[in-house]
Amino acid sequence: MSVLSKLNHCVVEFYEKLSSWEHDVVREKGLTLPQMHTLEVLGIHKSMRMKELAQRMGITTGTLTVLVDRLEAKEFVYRKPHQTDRRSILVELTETGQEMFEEHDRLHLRLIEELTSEFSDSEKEILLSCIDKMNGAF
Amino acid sequence: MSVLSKLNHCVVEFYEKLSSWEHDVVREKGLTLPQMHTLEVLGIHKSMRMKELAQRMGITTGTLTVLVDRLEAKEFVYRKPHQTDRRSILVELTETGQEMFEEHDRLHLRLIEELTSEFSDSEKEILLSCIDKMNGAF
DNA sequence: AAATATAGTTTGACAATCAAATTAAATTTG
DNA sequence: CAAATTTAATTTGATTGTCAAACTATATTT
Repeated sequence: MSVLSKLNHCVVEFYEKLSSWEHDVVREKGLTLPQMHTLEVLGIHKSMRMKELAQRMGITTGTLTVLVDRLEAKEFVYRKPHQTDRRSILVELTETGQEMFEEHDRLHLRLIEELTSEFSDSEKEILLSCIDKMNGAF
Repeated sequence: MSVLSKLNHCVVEFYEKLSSWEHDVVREKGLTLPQMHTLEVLGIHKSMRMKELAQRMGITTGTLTVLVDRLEAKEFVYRKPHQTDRRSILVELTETGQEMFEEHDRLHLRLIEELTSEFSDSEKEILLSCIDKMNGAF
């Protein structure tokens, strides 16, 4: 079996495990996976238009509308008008949303720390550069 | 910003992009994301008990029951009794399911090939060993 | 100015999801 | 061994996520 085949299946397995972990962590906070995912994207990329956010998350804007409705009801995000394009709407984290994101992000970081605890510094650097390059190539 | 923080966000971004890609690819085959995900897990790990499969996918067995019902209706998987434990049920890919999985897996492999096309052999090896170790540490 | 395109929302239908209740089989315990 | 407990899967009822298609309002193109 080639390195690439193995890599392929390892990636799938990693994705699977990450999903599972995320799922458990998120449930405890009373959020769903897509809701937390939205907070994560907004936390990392700051305010974003509905269209852009939907594309990034791989869902339709119709789906996102109700998702954001619910997050807005829970006061984790808010909509604000776009400066120059009145068709567009910007979504942003509220202060509560930002805190929720940061709390989750710390858990995430701790997970990554644990998973890479046996890695050498150079392994960590190479891993980072590989994933970064893959993100760029998508 | 530390290497680990960057790695953390890179992983989130990679996850996001992979989800998005998967989503688009899967829709074209008339399957949903969770359905294809089920096929993927079964394709890689072969037959599995409901309980085990649910845990691996991070969903409840209740959710999995209906998921498997739908996949069984589409003839991609089938249930068969467990040899020694009559409470348990094994889920397996049918021949059609296996073909669907393999077709999807080839696309997946091609994606990984593209994403790593600029990598040196040693980078690929290190990336593989890192992800493999992370999977083991989960 | 009219036609076309784009951003977001709404609608209707279906799928995914959970927690809790249920059923059936296995395991433990008195 | 028989009763109690645990475990595997399903069912049920309610909520959420999801899409495609229709719709509204604003921008852009012709």
